Amino acid sequence: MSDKASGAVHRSFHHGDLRHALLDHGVALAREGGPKAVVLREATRRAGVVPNAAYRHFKNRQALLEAVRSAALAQLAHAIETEVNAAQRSPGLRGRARAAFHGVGLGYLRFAREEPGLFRTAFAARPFSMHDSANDDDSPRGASGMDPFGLLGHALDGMVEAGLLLPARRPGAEWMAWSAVHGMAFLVLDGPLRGLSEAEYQALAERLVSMVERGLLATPSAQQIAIGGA
Amino acid sequence: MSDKASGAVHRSFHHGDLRHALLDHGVALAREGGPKAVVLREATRRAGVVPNAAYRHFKNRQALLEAVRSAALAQLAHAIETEVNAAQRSPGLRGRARAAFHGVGLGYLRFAREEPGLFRTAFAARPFSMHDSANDDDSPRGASGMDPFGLLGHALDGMVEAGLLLPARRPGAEWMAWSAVHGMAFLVLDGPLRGLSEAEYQALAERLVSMVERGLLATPSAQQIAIGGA
DNA sequence: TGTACATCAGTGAACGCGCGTTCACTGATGTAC
DNA sequence: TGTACATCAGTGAACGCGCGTTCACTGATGTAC
Repeated sequence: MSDKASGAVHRSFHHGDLRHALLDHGVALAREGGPKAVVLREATRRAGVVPNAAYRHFKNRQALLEAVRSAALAQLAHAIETEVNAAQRSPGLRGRARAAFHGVGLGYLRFAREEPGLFRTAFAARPFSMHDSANDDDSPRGASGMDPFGLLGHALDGMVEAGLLLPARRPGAEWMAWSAVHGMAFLVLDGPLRGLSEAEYQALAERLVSMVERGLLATPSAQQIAIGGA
Repeated sequence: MSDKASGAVHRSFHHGDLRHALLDHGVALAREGGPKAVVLREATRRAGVVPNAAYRHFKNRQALLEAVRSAALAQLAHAIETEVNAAQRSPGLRGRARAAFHGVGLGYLRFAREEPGLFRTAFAARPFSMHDSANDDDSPRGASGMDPFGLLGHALDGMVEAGLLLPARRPGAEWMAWSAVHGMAFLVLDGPLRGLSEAEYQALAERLVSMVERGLLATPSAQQIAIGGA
């Protein structure tokens, strides 16, 4: 190692792709310490560049944070997708619909625990829309092209199609389900559920999703299933 | 008004009860801007005192914030109590048990919307325990002597006594109910539910609490009641 | 009832910190001819 | 294939901000005798 700089070949003056580098370092900062850790100066420091260089690529600190938030949301979408895809192996239309719905909730809760910094960043207090039609194009989607809200909606549609959720109960069902998992996520991050072991958390998460399913459905046959089944 | 100071008689050098004054101003700051707005210098400024004077009464900024947090939690407990007390008018044991349970959830959600700054402060990210046996004495209780967690637990006990909740489902039921309302509170504060009108919010809140009740109970007779009733 | 003195609760001035952001600059890149 | 020059993407230095916190101090309070 020379005393100049470590690592890869430093192409002297120009960086190459500073925007991507700053974004990546910003995501790393968010992962390590949540939204408030996304500090412009630190991102440039890690990129081996002078602080004001960031202003060639981002209007200000807020713009960088928004980009990081979008990336965090996309990672959440990806985590949920993984879980939902695994649910496709379940037998039967109803089984698949239920497994997909559970997968959305469980994926959400797993991501919150495994990536608390990114999760917090994704839902940072400021200007926020998960499905607002304002910014259509760069909204944070996963491989399937859906954001977390869309994935949840899709799972609920599946429940209706499988006859497990009355169509009349479908509108607004997202808010019910989302509230439940969102709340548990924060209780386990900042709240009294922090000390839980992996297994305890998993059990509580599954119980929660089952509770939501049971509370949402209100179809006689569905009740038999939900009360009896896992 | 003289040019020295406005308001009440300023007893020259000594303040009188600076600790209470700082706490009150701290609560006001939290109400206006959440936990990060609880700034030591601003609290002393409002108390008409020099910044370092605060250190006679609080070890540091964190200690002031904790005191404010505790006060915020007590106010939440009070808001819930009000709602629960009103529920006592409901007819019948079951009716009262259900009304009390709904009251806890609805009071929680109402407080979150009416006092977003205090609500956020009560659940600020840091060291946090709502029912930890660590700090017994100065834990934030309402008039009945119960903190929010205790009030929820009490309502759930009432549901068991009324035969609306299977005793086997009682343990851990707090986390289920709390998750749901906690999540909706944050969705309405920071999330996509922000734009809601008072009436829309109220409807969603009631639907949520009903969902939780339905999902929690799992007693055949209770299902009839919950699915049929409001 | 009055005085001496310890304790208490404020003052005044100053730090260092790290941040976001602006300014005028200069070295590197790539395109026109 | 080579040169002139506009554009681009960095540098270097400096701000002002407001914060939490520490230091040595002094005025006010209340208790012992």
